Amino acid sequence: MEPVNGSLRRSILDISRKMLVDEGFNRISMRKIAQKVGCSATSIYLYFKNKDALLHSLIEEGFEKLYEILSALNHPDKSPARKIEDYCRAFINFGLNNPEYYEIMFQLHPKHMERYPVEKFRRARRNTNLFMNALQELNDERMKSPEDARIWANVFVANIHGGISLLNAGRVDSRVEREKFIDTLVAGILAGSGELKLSHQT
Amino acid sequence: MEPVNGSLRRSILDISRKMLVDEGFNRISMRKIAQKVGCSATSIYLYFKNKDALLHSLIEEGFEKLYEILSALNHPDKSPARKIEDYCRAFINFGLNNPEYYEIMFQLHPKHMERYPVEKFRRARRNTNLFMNALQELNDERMKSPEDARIWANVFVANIHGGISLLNAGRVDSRVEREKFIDTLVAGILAGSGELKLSHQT
DNA sequence: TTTATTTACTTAACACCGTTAACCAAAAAT
DNA sequence: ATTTTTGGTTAACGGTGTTAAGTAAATAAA
Repeated sequence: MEPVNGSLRRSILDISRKMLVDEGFNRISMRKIAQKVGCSATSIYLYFKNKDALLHSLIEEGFEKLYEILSALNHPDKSPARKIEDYCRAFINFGLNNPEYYEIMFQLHPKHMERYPVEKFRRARRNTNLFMNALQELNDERMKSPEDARIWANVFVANIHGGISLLNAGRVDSRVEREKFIDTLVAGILAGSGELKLSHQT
Repeated sequence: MEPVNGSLRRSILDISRKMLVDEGFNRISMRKIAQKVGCSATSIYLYFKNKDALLHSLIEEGFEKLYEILSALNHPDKSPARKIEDYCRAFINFGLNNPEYYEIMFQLHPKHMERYPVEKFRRARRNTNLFMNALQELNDERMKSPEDARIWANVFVANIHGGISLLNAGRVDSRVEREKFIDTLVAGILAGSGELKLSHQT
Protein backbone atom coordinates (compact mmCIF):
# COMPACT_ATOMS: atom_id res chain seq x y z
CA MET A 1 0.00 0.00 0.00
CA GLU A 2 1.52 3.27 -1.12
CA PRO A 3 1.16 6.38 0.98
CA VAL A 4 -1.05 8.92 -0.75
CA ASN A 5 1.64 11.50 -0.32
CA GLY A 6 4.83 10.71 -2.19
CA SER A 7 6.92 11.68 0.79
CA LEU A 8 6.59 8.91 3.32
CA ARG A 9 8.45 10.84 5.99
CA ARG A 10 5.95 13.65 5.81
CA SER A 11 3.03 11.21 6.02
CA ILE A 12 4.52 9.55 9.09
CA LEU A 13 4.88 12.90 10.82
CA ASP A 14 1.37 13.99 9.87
CA ILE A 15 -0.21 10.80 11.16
CA SER A 16 1.90 10.77 14.32
CA ARG A 17 0.93 14.34 15.09
CA LYS A 18 -2.73 13.52 14.64
CA MET A 19 -2.45 10.40 16.77
CA LEU A 20 -0.63 12.34 19.48
CA VAL A 21 -3.35 14.98 19.66
CA ASP A 22 -6.25 12.55 19.32
CA GLU A 23 -5.17 9.61 21.42
CA GLY A 24 -2.25 10.80 23.51
CA PHE A 25 1.41 10.03 23.70
CA ASN A 26 1.26 6.67 25.43
CA ARG A 27 -1.25 5.20 23.00
CA ILE A 28 1.06 5.76 20.05
CA SER A 29 2.89 2.73 18.72
CA MET A 30 5.05 2.22 15.68
CA ARG A 31 2.72 -0.44 14.36
CA LYS A 32 -0.38 1.71 14.77
CA ILE A 33 1.27 4.66 13.03
CA ALA A 34 2.35 2.39 10.21
CA GLN A 35 -1.10 0.94 9.83
CA LYS A 36 -2.68 4.39 9.53
CA VAL A 37 0.03 5.60 7.19
CA GLY A 38 -0.28 2.51 5.07
CA CYS A 39 3.25 1.18 5.34
CA SER A 40 5.07 -1.40 7.40
CA ALA A 41 6.20 -0.54 10.91
CA THR A 42 9.83 -0.94 10.00
CA SER A 43 9.58 1.61 7.22
CA ILE A 44 9.40 4.29 9.89
CA TYR A 45 12.96 3.39 10.77
CA LEU A 46 14.04 4.46 7.31
CA TYR A 47 13.28 8.06 8.27
CA PHE A 48 13.62 8.11 12.06
CA LYS A 49 16.35 6.38 14.00
CA ASN A 50 13.84 5.13 16.58
CA LYS A 51 10.59 6.04 18.28
CA ASP A 52 12.27 8.69 20.43
CA ALA A 53 13.65 10.43 17.35
CA LEU A 54 10.16 10.55 15.88
CA LEU A 55 8.90 11.95 19.16
CA HIS A 56 11.68 14.55 19.15
CA SER A 57 10.36 15.93 15.87
CA LEU A 58 6.95 16.40 17.46
CA ILE A 59 8.50 17.95 20.57
CA GLU A 60 10.35 20.42 18.40
CA GLU A 61 7.12 21.30 16.64
CA GLY A 62 5.58 21.97 20.05
CA PHE A 63 8.31 24.35 21.10
CA GLU A 64 8.11 26.15 17.75
CA LYS A 65 4.36 26.49 18.15
CA LEU A 66 4.75 27.85 21.68
CA TYR A 67 7.41 30.27 20.52
CA GLU A 68 5.17 31.54 17.73
CA ILE A 69 2.48 32.28 20.29
CA LEU A 70 4.75 33.92 22.85
CA SER A 71 6.91 35.92 20.46
CA ALA A 72 3.77 37.38 18.88
CA LEU A 73 3.10 39.02 22.26
CA ASN A 74 6.48 40.73 22.27
CA HIS A 75 5.30 44.05 20.87
CA PRO A 76 7.74 46.99 21.28
CA ASP A 77 5.23 49.41 22.75
CA LYS A 78 4.10 47.10 25.48
CA SER A 79 5.36 47.49 29.01
CA PRO A 80 7.68 44.70 30.15
CA ALA A 81 5.34 43.99 33.06
CA ARG A 82 2.44 43.55 30.69
CA LYS A 83 4.55 41.39 28.41
CA ILE A 84 5.39 39.09 31.27
CA GLU A 85 1.80 38.66 32.31
CA ASP A 86 0.78 38.03 28.72
CA TYR A 87 3.53 35.45 28.36
CA CYS A 88 2.35 33.71 31.54
CA ARG A 89 -1.27 33.50 30.48
CA ALA A 90 -0.48 32.46 26.92
CA PHE A 91 1.92 29.81 28.20
CA ILE A 92 -0.71 28.44 30.54
CA ASN A 93 -3.34 28.45 27.80
CA PHE A 94 -1.00 26.58 25.51
CA GLY A 95 -0.37 23.94 28.15
CA LEU A 96 -4.03 23.47 28.94
CA ASN A 97 -5.19 23.49 25.33
CA ASN A 98 -2.48 21.14 24.09
CA PRO A 99 -2.02 18.73 26.97
CA GLU A 100 -0.56 15.96 24.82
CA TYR A 101 1.97 18.29 23.22
CA TYR A 102 2.73 19.74 26.61
CA GLU A 103 3.30 16.33 28.06
CA ILE A 104 5.99 15.33 25.60
CA MET A 105 7.56 18.81 25.77
CA PHE A 106 7.85 19.05 29.54
CA GLN A 107 6.86 15.79 31.18
CA LEU A 108 8.62 13.23 29.06
CA HIS A 109 10.92 11.02 31.07
CA PRO A 110 14.57 12.15 30.88
CA LYS A 111 15.42 8.72 29.49
CA HIS A 112 13.64 9.64 26.29
CA MET A 113 15.40 13.01 26.10
CA GLU A 114 18.98 11.81 26.44
CA ARG A 115 19.53 12.01 22.70
CA TYR A 116 17.52 15.19 22.13
CA PRO A 117 19.79 17.22 19.88
CA VAL A 118 21.59 20.15 21.47
CA GLU A 119 20.44 22.45 18.72
CA LYS A 120 16.80 21.64 19.42
CA PHE A 121 17.38 22.29 23.10
CA ARG A 122 18.78 25.67 22.16
CA ARG A 123 15.73 26.55 20.12
CA ALA A 124 13.42 25.42 22.92
CA ARG A 125 15.22 27.81 25.27
CA ARG A 126 14.07 30.76 23.19
CA ASN A 127 10.80 30.59 25.11
CA THR A 128 12.55 31.10 28.44
CA ASN A 129 14.64 33.80 26.82
CA LEU A 130 11.52 35.83 26.07
CA PHE A 131 10.83 35.94 29.80
CA MET A 132 14.47 36.78 30.45
CA ASN A 133 14.49 39.72 28.06
CA ALA A 134 11.27 41.16 29.45
CA LEU A 135 12.58 40.78 32.98
CA GLN A 136 15.71 42.69 32.06
CA GLU A 137 13.64 45.45 30.52
CA LEU A 138 11.97 45.88 33.90
CA ASN A 139 15.13 47.45 35.32
CA ASP A 140 14.13 45.99 38.65
CA GLU A 141 16.90 46.04 41.17
CA ARG A 142 16.76 42.24 41.51
CA MET A 143 17.14 41.77 37.76
CA LYS A 144 20.09 44.03 37.11
CA SER A 145 22.48 41.33 35.97
CA PRO A 146 21.65 39.01 33.06
CA GLU A 147 22.48 36.13 35.36
CA ASP A 148 19.74 37.15 37.79
CA ALA A 149 17.28 37.65 34.97
CA ARG A 150 18.10 34.18 33.69
CA ILE A 151 17.50 32.65 37.10
CA TRP A 152 14.19 34.45 37.48
CA ALA A 153 13.13 33.50 33.97
CA ASN A 154 13.71 29.86 34.81
CA VAL A 155 11.79 30.27 38.06
CA PHE A 156 8.89 31.88 36.21
CA VAL A 157 8.75 29.01 33.74
CA ALA A 158 9.00 26.53 36.60
CA ASN A 159 6.05 28.14 38.36
CA ILE A 160 3.96 28.18 35.21
CA HIS A 161 4.91 24.61 34.49
CA GLY A 162 3.93 23.52 37.97
CA GLY A 163 0.46 24.94 37.54
CA ILE A 164 -0.10 23.43 34.11
CA SER A 165 1.30 20.11 35.23
CA LEU A 166 -0.95 19.80 38.27
CA LEU A 167 -4.01 20.99 36.35
CA ASN A 168 -3.46 18.58 33.49
CA ALA A 169 -2.82 15.75 35.94
CA GLY A 170 -6.02 16.54 37.80
CA ARG A 171 -4.09 17.03 41.01
CA VAL A 172 -5.40 20.46 41.95
CA ASP A 173 -7.94 20.24 44.74
CA SER A 174 -11.31 19.90 43.06
CA ARG A 175 -12.79 22.43 45.48
CA VAL A 176 -10.54 25.08 43.94
CA GLU A 177 -12.02 26.81 40.92
CA ARG A 178 -9.87 26.44 37.88
CA GLU A 179 -10.02 30.12 36.94
CA LYS A 180 -9.23 31.29 40.43
CA PHE A 181 -6.32 28.91 40.63
CA ILE A 182 -4.87 30.28 37.41
CA ASP A 183 -5.41 33.90 38.43
CA THR A 184 -3.77 33.28 41.78
CA LEU A 185 -0.93 31.39 40.17
CA VAL A 186 -0.21 34.27 37.81
CA ALA A 187 -0.60 36.85 40.58
CA GLY A 188 1.83 34.90 42.71
CA ILE A 189 4.37 34.63 39.94
CA LEU A 190 4.23 38.34 39.15
CA ALA A 191 4.36 39.43 42.78
CA GLY A 192 7.18 37.03 43.49
CA SER A 193 9.71 38.85 41.40
CA GLY A 194 9.19 42.29 42.90
CA GLU A 195 6.51 44.86 42.46
CA LEU A 196 4.61 43.33 39.57
CA LYS A 197 0.85 43.32 39.92
CA LEU A 198 -1.97 41.78 37.97
CA SER A 199 -3.06 44.12 35.19
CA HIS A 200 -6.70 43.71 36.16
CA GLN A 201 -7.97 42.65 39.53
CA THR A 202 -10.54 39.88 39.74
CA MET B 1 10.48 -21.46 44.92
CA GLU B 2 9.00 -20.17 48.16
CA PRO B 3 9.45 -16.56 49.18
CA VAL B 4 11.73 -16.32 52.22
CA ASN B 5 9.07 -14.30 53.94
CA GLY B 6 5.85 -16.20 54.48
CA SER B 7 3.83 -13.21 53.37
CA LEU B 8 4.13 -13.03 49.61
CA ARG B 9 2.33 -9.72 49.42
CA ARG B 10 4.87 -8.13 51.71
CA SER B 11 7.74 -9.54 49.67
CA ILE B 12 6.28 -8.19 46.45
CA LEU B 13 5.96 -4.72 47.94
CA ASP B 14 9.48 -4.81 49.38
CA ILE B 15 11.05 -5.87 46.09
CA SER B 16 8.96 -3.41 44.09
CA ARG B 17 9.99 -0.56 46.36
CA LYS B 18 13.64 -1.48 46.01
CA MET B 19 13.35 -1.81 42.23
CA LEU B 20 11.58 1.53 42.01
CA VAL B 21 14.32 3.31 43.94
CA ASP B 22 17.21 1.46 42.29
CA GLU B 23 16.12 1.25 38.67
CA GLY B 24 13.25 3.67 38.29
CA PHE B 25 9.58 3.39 37.57
CA ASN B 26 9.68 2.58 33.89
CA ARG B 27 12.15 -0.26 34.26
CA ILE B 28 9.81 -2.16 36.57
CA SER B 29 7.93 -5.06 35.08
CA MET B 30 5.72 -7.71 36.62
CA ARG B 31 8.01 -10.47 35.39
CA LYS B 32 11.14 -8.83 36.78
CA ILE B 33 9.50 -8.27 40.14
CA ALA B 34 8.34 -11.87 40.18
CA GLN B 35 11.78 -13.15 39.29
CA LYS B 36 13.40 -11.24 42.15
CA VAL B 37 10.68 -12.22 44.58
CA GLY B 38 10.91 -15.84 43.51
CA CYS B 39 7.37 -16.41 42.32
CA SER B 40 5.52 -16.38 39.04
CA ALA B 41 4.45 -13.10 37.48
CA THR B 42 0.80 -14.00 37.77
CA SER B 43 1.07 -14.53 41.51
CA ILE B 44 1.32 -10.78 41.89
CA TYR B 45 -2.26 -10.60 40.64
CA LEU B 46 -3.35 -12.60 43.67
CA TYR B 47 -2.54 -9.60 45.86
CA PHE B 48 -2.82 -6.62 43.47
CA LYS B 49 -5.53 -6.17 40.90
CA ASN B 50 -3.02 -5.01 38.31
CA LYS B 51 0.26 -3.18 37.93
CA ASP B 52 -1.36 0.18 38.62
CA ALA B 53 -2.76 -1.07 41.93
CA LEU B 54 0.72 -2.20 42.94
CA LEU B 55 2.03 1.20 41.96
CA HIS B 56 -0.71 2.87 43.98
CA SER B 57 0.59 1.20 47.11
CA LEU B 58 4.02 2.67 46.46
CA ILE B 59 2.53 6.07 45.69
CA GLU B 60 0.68 5.98 48.98
CA GLU B 61 3.92 5.13 50.76
CA GLY B 62 5.48 8.17 49.12
CA PHE B 63 2.77 10.52 50.31
CA GLU B 64 2.97 9.07 53.82
CA LYS B 65 6.73 9.56 53.80
CA LEU B 66 6.36 13.15 52.63
CA TYR B 67 3.74 13.83 55.26
CA GLU B 68 5.96 12.45 58.00
CA ILE B 69 8.68 14.87 56.94
CA LEU B 70 6.43 17.90 56.59
CA SER B 71 4.29 17.34 59.66
CA ALA B 72 7.43 17.02 61.77
CA LEU B 73 8.13 20.66 60.91
CA ASN B 74 4.77 21.79 62.25
CA HIS B 75 5.97 22.79 65.70
CA PRO B 76 3.57 24.99 67.71
CA ASP B 77 6.11 27.63 68.65
CA LYS B 78 7.22 28.27 65.12
CA SER B 79 5.99 31.28 63.18
CA PRO B 80 3.65 30.42 60.31
CA ALA B 81 5.97 32.19 57.90
CA ARG B 82 8.86 30.04 59.04
CA LYS B 83 6.73 26.94 58.83
CA ILE B 84 5.88 27.70 55.24
CA GLU B 85 9.46 28.21 54.24
CA ASP B 86 10.48 25.02 56.03
CA TYR B 87 7.71 23.13 54.26
CA CYS B 88 8.86 24.48 50.91
CA ARG B 89 12.47 23.49 51.40
CA ALA B 90 11.67 20.10 52.86
CA PHE B 91 9.24 19.42 50.01
CA ILE B 92 11.88 20.35 47.46
CA ASN B 93 14.50 18.20 49.18
CA PHE B 94 12.13 15.28 49.22
CA GLY B 95 11.48 15.64 45.50
CA LEU B 96 15.15 15.93 44.62
CA ASN B 97 16.30 13.13 46.91
CA ASN B 98 13.56 10.70 45.89
CA PRO B 99 13.08 11.40 42.20
CA GLU B 100 11.59 7.99 41.44
CA TYR B 101 9.07 8.26 44.26
CA TYR B 102 8.35 11.82 43.25
CA GLU B 103 7.75 10.79 39.67
CA ILE B 104 5.04 8.28 40.49
CA MET B 105 3.51 10.62 43.06
CA PHE B 106 3.25 13.71 40.87
CA GLN B 107 4.22 12.90 37.30
CA LEU B 108 2.42 9.66 36.66
CA HIS B 109 0.11 9.87 33.70
CA PRO B 110 -3.53 10.47 34.72
CA LYS B 111 -4.43 7.24 32.94
CA HIS B 112 -2.66 5.32 35.68
CA MET B 113 -4.39 7.33 38.39
CA GLU B 114 -7.97 6.90 37.27
CA ARG B 115 -8.55 4.14 39.80
CA TYR B 116 -6.52 5.66 42.60
CA PRO B 117 -8.79 5.22 45.62
CA VAL B 118 -10.54 8.34 46.86
CA GLU B 119 -9.40 7.63 50.38
CA LYS B 120 -5.75 7.61 49.31
CA PHE B 121 -6.29 10.89 47.49
CA ARG B 122 -7.66 12.31 50.71
CA ARG B 123 -4.61 11.23 52.68
CA ALA B 124 -2.32 12.68 50.01
CA ARG B 125 -4.08 16.03 50.39
CA ARG B 126 -2.89 16.27 53.99
CA ASN B 127 0.37 17.62 52.61
CA THR B 128 -1.36 20.52 50.90
CA ASN B 129 -3.44 21.01 54.02
CA LEU B 130 -0.30 21.69 56.06
CA PHE B 131 0.38 24.63 53.78
CA MET B 132 -3.22 25.70 54.02
CA ASN B 133 -3.22 25.70 57.82
CA ALA B 134 0.01 27.66 58.03
CA LEU B 135 -1.28 30.17 55.52
CA GLN B 136 -4.40 30.70 57.60
CA GLU B 137 -2.29 31.23 60.72
CA LEU B 138 -0.63 34.10 58.89
CA ASN B 139 -3.79 36.20 59.22
CA ASP B 140 -2.80 37.87 55.98
CA GLU B 141 -5.60 39.87 54.43
CA ARG B 142 -5.44 37.73 51.30
CA MET B 143 -5.84 34.53 53.29
CA LYS B 144 -8.77 35.47 55.45
CA SER B 145 -11.17 32.90 54.09
CA PRO B 146 -10.38 29.19 54.14
CA GLU B 147 -11.22 29.16 50.45
CA ASP B 148 -8.47 31.65 49.70
CA ALA B 149 -6.02 29.77 51.86
CA ARG B 150 -6.86 26.60 49.97
CA ILE B 151 -6.27 28.26 46.64
CA TRP B 152 -2.95 29.67 47.77
CA ALA B 153 -1.90 26.35 49.26
CA ASN B 154 -2.51 24.69 45.91
CA VAL B 155 -0.58 27.45 44.16
CA PHE B 156 2.33 27.00 46.56
CA VAL B 157 2.43 23.28 45.91
CA ALA B 158 2.17 23.92 42.17
CA ASN B 159 5.14 26.28 42.30
CA ILE B 160 7.21 23.85 44.32
CA HIS B 161 6.23 21.04 42.02
CA GLY B 162 7.24 23.03 38.97
CA GLY B 163 10.72 23.55 40.33
CA ILE B 164 11.23 19.94 41.32
CA SER B 165 9.80 18.72 38.04
CA LEU B 166 12.07 20.85 35.87
CA LEU B 167 15.13 20.09 38.00
CA ASN B 168 14.55 16.34 37.94
CA ALA B 169 13.90 16.45 34.21
CA GLY B 170 17.12 18.35 33.61
CA ARG B 171 15.20 21.17 31.98
CA VAL B 172 16.53 24.07 34.03
CA ASP B 173 19.10 26.08 32.09
CA SER B 174 22.46 24.51 32.87
CA ARG B 175 23.98 27.98 33.30
CA VAL B 176 21.75 28.51 36.33
CA GLU B 177 23.23 27.25 39.57
CA ARG B 178 21.05 24.69 41.23
CA GLU B 179 21.24 26.29 44.66
CA LYS B 180 20.47 29.74 43.35
CA PHE B 181 17.54 28.40 41.41
CA ILE B 182 16.09 26.79 44.52
CA ASP B 183 16.65 29.88 46.67
CA THR B 184 15.04 32.09 44.07
CA LEU B 185 12.17 29.67 43.65
CA VAL B 186 11.47 29.68 47.37
CA ALA B 187 11.88 33.45 47.61
CA GLY B 188 9.44 33.89 44.75
CA ILE B 189 6.90 31.61 46.32
CA LEU B 190 7.07 33.34 49.69
CA ALA B 191 6.96 36.83 48.23
CA GLY B 192 4.12 35.89 45.91
CA SER B 193 1.58 35.44 48.64
CA GLY B 194 2.12 38.76 50.35
CA GLU B 195 4.81 40.03 52.67
CA LEU B 196 6.69 36.79 53.29
CA LYS B 197 10.44 37.05 53.03
CA LEU B 198 13.25 34.54 53.08
CA SER B 199 14.35 33.88 56.66
CA HIS B 200 18.00 34.30 55.71
CA GLN B 201 19.25 36.28 52.74
CA THR B 202 21.77 34.69 50.43
C1' DT C 1 -11.01 -42.00 57.34
C1' DT C 2 -12.36 -40.88 53.11
C1' DT C 3 -14.19 -37.32 50.23
C1' DA C 4 -14.97 -32.56 48.99
C1' DT C 5 -13.58 -27.99 49.01
C1' DT C 6 -10.88 -24.19 49.47
C1' DT C 7 -6.19 -21.99 49.28
C1' DA C 8 -2.17 -20.60 47.04
C1' DC C 9 0.00 -20.92 43.54
C1' DT C 10 1.84 -22.28 38.41
C1' DT C 11 2.01 -22.87 33.27
C1' DA C 12 0.31 -21.59 28.88
C1' DA C 13 -1.30 -18.37 26.09
C1' DC C 14 -3.09 -13.81 24.01
C1' DA C 15 -2.27 -9.60 22.07
C1' DC C 16 0.55 -6.24 22.13
C1' DC C 17 5.39 -3.53 22.11
C1' DG C 18 10.26 -1.49 19.92
C1' DT C 19 13.74 -3.00 17.14
C1' DT C 20 17.01 -5.71 14.04
C1' DA C 21 18.26 -8.75 10.25
C1' DA C 22 17.51 -10.47 6.04
C1' DC C 23 15.34 -10.13 1.81
C1' DC C 24 13.34 -8.18 -2.56
C1' DA C 25 11.56 -5.59 -6.57
C1' DA C 26 12.01 -1.63 -9.20
C1' DA C 27 14.72 2.29 -10.63
C1' DA C 28 19.14 4.33 -11.74
C1' DA C 29 23.86 4.19 -13.03
C1' DT C 30 27.61 2.05 -15.26
C1' DA D 1 23.15 -5.64 -20.34
C1' DT D 2 24.74 -5.68 -15.97
C1' DT D 3 25.59 -3.79 -11.61
C1' DT D 4 24.30 -0.80 -7.86
C1' DT D 5 21.35 1.90 -5.28
C1' DT D 6 16.75 3.15 -3.53
C1' DG D 7 12.82 2.24 -0.89
C1' DG D 8 10.56 -0.59 0.82
C1' DT D 9 8.99 -5.61 2.81
C1' DT D 10 8.44 -9.99 5.99
C1' DA D 11 10.03 -12.64 9.77
C1' DA D 12 11.75 -12.82 14.02
C1' DC D 13 13.72 -11.67 18.86
C1' DG D 14 12.95 -10.62 23.31
C1' DG D 15 10.25 -8.10 25.86
C1' DT D 16 5.38 -6.18 28.01
C1' DG D 17 0.56 -6.53 31.00
C1' DT D 18 -2.97 -9.63 31.66
C1' DT D 19 -6.33 -13.71 31.57
C1' DA D 20 -7.73 -18.52 31.65
C1' DA D 21 -7.06 -22.90 32.98
C1' DG D 22 -4.78 -26.25 35.71
C1' DT D 23 -2.63 -28.24 40.03
C1' DA D 24 -0.77 -29.67 44.42
C1' DA D 25 -1.31 -29.13 49.16
C1' DA D 26 -3.99 -27.87 53.14
C1' DT D 27 -8.34 -27.75 55.25
C1' DA D 28 -13.23 -29.01 56.07
C1' DA D 29 -17.05 -32.05 55.77
C1' DA D 30 -19.05 -36.69 55.32
